[in-house]
Amino acid sequence: MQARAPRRTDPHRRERVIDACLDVIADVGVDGTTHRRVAAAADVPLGSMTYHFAGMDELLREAFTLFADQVATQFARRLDSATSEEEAERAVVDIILHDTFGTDRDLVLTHELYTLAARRPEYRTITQTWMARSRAALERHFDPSTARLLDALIEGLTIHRALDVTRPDDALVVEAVRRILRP
Amino acid sequence: MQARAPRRTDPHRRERVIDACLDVIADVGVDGTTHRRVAAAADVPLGSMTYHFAGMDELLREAFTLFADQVATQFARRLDSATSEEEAERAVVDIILHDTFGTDRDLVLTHELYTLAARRPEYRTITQTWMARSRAALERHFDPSTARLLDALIEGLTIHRALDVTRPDDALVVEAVRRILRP
DNA sequence: TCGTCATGTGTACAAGTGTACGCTTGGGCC
DNA sequence: GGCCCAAGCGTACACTTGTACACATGACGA
Repeated sequence: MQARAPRRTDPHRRERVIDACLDVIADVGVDGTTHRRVAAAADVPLGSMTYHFAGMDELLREAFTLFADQVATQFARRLDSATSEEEAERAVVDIILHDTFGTDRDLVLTHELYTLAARRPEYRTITQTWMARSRAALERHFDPSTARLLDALIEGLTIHRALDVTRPDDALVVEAVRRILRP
Repeated sequence: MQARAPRRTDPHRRERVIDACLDVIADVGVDGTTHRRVAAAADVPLGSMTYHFAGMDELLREAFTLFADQVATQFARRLDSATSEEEAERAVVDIILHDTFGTDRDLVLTHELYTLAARRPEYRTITQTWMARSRAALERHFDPSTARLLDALIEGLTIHRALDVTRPDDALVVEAVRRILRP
């Protein structure tokens, strides 16, 4: 059995593979992510993997870069739409409660990225860029220290929400943000 | 049914394997952790792996349970030694800056555990127990809401410290704890 | 029309995996 | 002393993995 008729240059093929890669990571984790699984998810032959990407690392890097970019963009958009400090405060509460990590998928992907970055410094440029963008968005409304602390609080509450059974209730989140903002 | 004295081998063999397993996880991550590598690290034959543990999952579960227990115990001990609210506040700052996640090893292991728990609910009993113990230790000094928020803050700042280049400086941490404690 | 060649694909392969299973071993009992 | 039998081990096996590479294909210039 020899090669089937190749589809001539499909410019979206790379992106399709990257999207599929994120799906696979969310589903089975970075460690379960193999060329074969991604190829199947993207409906692309196995050979395409090594053709389009130098190796697994290149694929992971591009996938996580895309993911971080999407989340950071959504985060910034949500905050930038606020026109007063009260609205910004409400936006932060909303983000913790609903927005940024709205889906399990995003939460899992975030943890996978964090774990990778914790063990392998070469992935930290991705998390650093992400965090810098989040903080910059916050600093359009709050002073740098406050922005920093809000960012940490968002991170911490998000993780608790993911790994604990008892979710922080709405009132507690409102209270937390209030304490940070009005010392 | 009778309890027999261990025959030829070191009675602490299981524990040695579990310790070695944590070392391997810290070194190469959960996904790189194999029976063979753990066996080599523990200086134990490969066959021992399947003899002492039903499978990789059982080994991971026991290893992470041990790890979480150690960290939580250290955390609680640090807080319990405080005899006043001021001391407790200082302890929290110290914990963020130095203690709990003092080593890269602990940080990496924590992320590995979080990632596992995020994707596989059966590991969440470990993180839940850990968090419940941390919170209980905090509640010996602070009211429940404050304890909860401090816990989230510790989590968030710790992660930022791990994944960002710009570490929160000491003054910012002091400020953060102060804001949570004195709304 | 036909040859050329970049693009894209199928497949083979060596390395490495978890686990089952039969064999060795040596302490306790007669 | 000599036997017994479970604790513990070495090994084989079926499988999955990433990657290299030979080769089919069709667009395009001559």
